[in-house]
Amino acid sequence: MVTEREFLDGYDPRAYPAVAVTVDVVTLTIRDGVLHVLLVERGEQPHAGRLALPGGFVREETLDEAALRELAEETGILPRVHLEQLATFGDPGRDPRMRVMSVAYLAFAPRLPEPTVGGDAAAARWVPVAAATGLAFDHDTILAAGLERARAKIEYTPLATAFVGEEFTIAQLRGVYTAVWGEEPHAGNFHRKVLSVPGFIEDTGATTQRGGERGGPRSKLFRAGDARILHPALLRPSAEERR
Amino acid sequence: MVTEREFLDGYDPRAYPAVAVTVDVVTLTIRDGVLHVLLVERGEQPHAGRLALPGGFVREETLDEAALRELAEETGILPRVHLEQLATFGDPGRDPRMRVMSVAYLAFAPRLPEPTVGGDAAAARWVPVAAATGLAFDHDTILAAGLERARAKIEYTPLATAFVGEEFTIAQLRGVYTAVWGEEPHAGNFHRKVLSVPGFIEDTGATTQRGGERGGPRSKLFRAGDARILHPALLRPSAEERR
DNA sequence: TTAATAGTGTCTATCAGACAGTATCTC
DNA sequence: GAGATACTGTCTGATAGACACTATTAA
Repeated sequence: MVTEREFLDGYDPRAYPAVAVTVDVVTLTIRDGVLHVLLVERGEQPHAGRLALPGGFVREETLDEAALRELAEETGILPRVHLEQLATFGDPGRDPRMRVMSVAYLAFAPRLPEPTVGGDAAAARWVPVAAATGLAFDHDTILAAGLERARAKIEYTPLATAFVGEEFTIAQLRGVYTAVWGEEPHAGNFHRKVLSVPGFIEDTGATTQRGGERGGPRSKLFRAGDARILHPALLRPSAEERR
Repeated sequence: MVTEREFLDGYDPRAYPAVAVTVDVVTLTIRDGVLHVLLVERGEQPHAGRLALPGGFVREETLDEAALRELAEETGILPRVHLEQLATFGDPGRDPRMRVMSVAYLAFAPRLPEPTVGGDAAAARWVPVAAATGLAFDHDTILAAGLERARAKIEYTPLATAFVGEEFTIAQLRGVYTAVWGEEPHAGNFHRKVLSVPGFIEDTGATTQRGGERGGPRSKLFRAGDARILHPALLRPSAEERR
């Protein structure tokens, strides 16, 4: 019987076929009521010049750390960002260089300034998700998975609050659902509903300085509550179409 | 400007640090009303002799194919198995040999015969999930993720039918929910509910040959319907505790 | 004044959960 | 017959969605 120590001493990592592991991040934000994704223009081969999700090779760090690092390199400062693993894509041939496994991450960000250029990205910018097609590698597939995850996740978690600032109005929160789902929840029912879900939002006691651009009363300001799941959930209006 | 062709010709895969990618499969089934997971006793270092999730290195195949292959090697034939990607675990140090990324999969299987011994597994067997602790590597964490996914997934998908045979009674289906959730749904309400969800189950017109072991009428036999999500969902009784 | 918006009241259909009741079967 | 189980009926409280209404504000 070989002991674990003897086994490790005689172990040759090079005996296995080379596989590279990257993280690619689907970063979503809402700008002017429209859902946007952060994309970079690839500065290097392969697919130089095409748009792609920001990402890079994993270093001596955890996968979560790698995703956070890539995101920080592209966007600079990172206030209140939610980051979660999405899925791993590793079909042979998805990268022409070699076998590359991409661990995809999903990030929800409040409105950020224009991204800084960094890493091997020729340029990074926010692109409306409707216009984000024809991406490099299999990033169209990864983006689609991220969008579906986002749409489902704001139903039963309070993560919609990750898209707005520290303090927000219920109308702003409704705007998040409208942008992510692509359909607007009923304003009155939405209002009553989010207030009734325990721990979703908390009243700050303050109101906005002025009403809406085109009239209306000042609205109360809220902050995110401490709930981690929403019960009962806010279901998408199109739920019955999913049969 | 380097063309893609020139770039690829000069590319050296060995320039990157060696990373290995494995798939590990959380295979769940129900035996005598108790949720079991398929485990192997490791025949090789590291962690020789300890229980672990079945898995192995990814070959020249997709990740889904690798998971299916590993599962087939451990269990033999695979009727009606549901298989989905769970998450990827890649912390440095999770494997003492080298950097190993494990792409974890989750499988739901109907009751299967005792697994065949194959691959590098000294022995493969079904273990009640309550007894499946102290696993090799970070497999305790992977198993916990798989269990939580399974508990959530049978709420809003018809995947509970993947645990039973082609034809089943409503009581058998209720047994799946009882085993996975750890608490029994109300029999009468469950009955009415599963029949009311469109596309969940279809009446075959047949009944069981005899009633229950300790009496009761014969029950109707059903088969899985064509719904891919359940609407409305069957929520766990403990939903309000999740706040 | 007009139009827009925040927030509330109310009605209806649906659903979850509790409970009871009947029919059918095994032992 | 006793006990267990399949399946159904019914009631109650909660909820989603539709609609209407009031109050407040910008232009």
